[in-house]
Amino acid sequence: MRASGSKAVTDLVQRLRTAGLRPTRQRVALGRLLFSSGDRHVTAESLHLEAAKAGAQLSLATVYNTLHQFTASGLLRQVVVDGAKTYFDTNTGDHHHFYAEDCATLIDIPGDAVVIDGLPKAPAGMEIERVEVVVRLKPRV
Amino acid sequence: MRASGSKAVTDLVQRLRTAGLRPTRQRVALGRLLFSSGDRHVTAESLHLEAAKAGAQLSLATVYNTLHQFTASGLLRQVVVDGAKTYFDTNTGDHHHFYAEDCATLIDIPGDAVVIDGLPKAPAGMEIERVEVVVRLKPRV
DNA sequence: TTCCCCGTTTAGAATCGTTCTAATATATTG
DNA sequence: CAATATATTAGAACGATTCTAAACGGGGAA
Repeated sequence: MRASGSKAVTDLVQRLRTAGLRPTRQRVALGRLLFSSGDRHVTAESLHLEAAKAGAQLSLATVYNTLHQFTASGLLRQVVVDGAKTYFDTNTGDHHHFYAEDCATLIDIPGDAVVIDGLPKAPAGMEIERVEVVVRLKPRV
Repeated sequence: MRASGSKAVTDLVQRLRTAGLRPTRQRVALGRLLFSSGDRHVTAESLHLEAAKAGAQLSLATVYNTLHQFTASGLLRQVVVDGAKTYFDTNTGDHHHFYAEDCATLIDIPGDAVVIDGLPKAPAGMEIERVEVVVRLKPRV
């Protein structure tokens, strides 16, 4: 096993290529952080910090670029729960979120668990792109 | 009927007093714009512009202050659908939203129409504050 | 009415997350 | 290896929002 080329990495490189993205050092580093453990929620800032701690040195601009490119390629999804920061979710499947404002934490809710009934149909000329449920949490008193 | 004191205005002044807010010229002006027609969705910017057009001159900082005070007093609710701007909704009851990203428009969905089933219970130590559904719309092709 | 106190407003500066710019570096192709 | 297109970068720019400190004004007391 070569030090620089585990199966996970070659898979990731393949995913990037398939998405039309050159597997640069920076994109591979971020991809490893994002995709090698289970589902994750990150912000540009948090990922940048994490990358720095892991020894990768890349600019914050690159983190932003990469997160957007990954999102455009369907590798990530953007989650809007807070006006101040943008979250990115490695789980791109159908699901929803708990959001604990007081600790700025997102928790996935599997999509197949939740049934939503009685939604009106979209206004004329529009169609539904996605239905997002955010369950806001507060500390129990 | 006095020129400066319709019933709507005295009601508004009363609402502000009850909320512990002095009925200043600026708060009354914004309150009239917000509460005299039906349910509304505004941003600080849009309300500031509207106030200016209506002849009230107040600073953008005051609009921000007032929106936050009204929200803290339960006269308004904040709606998070877009990372860039914060929306405020005069409908503080239980309801949800359509959001048309391409024209930055919010449309209310009555709360009693929608039934959500199968939500997991809140994580330990947390409780559910509110369940928000956002239905994202795109123009039909 | 007049005075005073304290909450409110204000202009402008500051802050924060994010995006842009234009110069440099790097991946890929031939 | 050279050529070319794409990616990265530091730092400036940006837009929404918040902060600051000084001026203002509501409303109770005298």
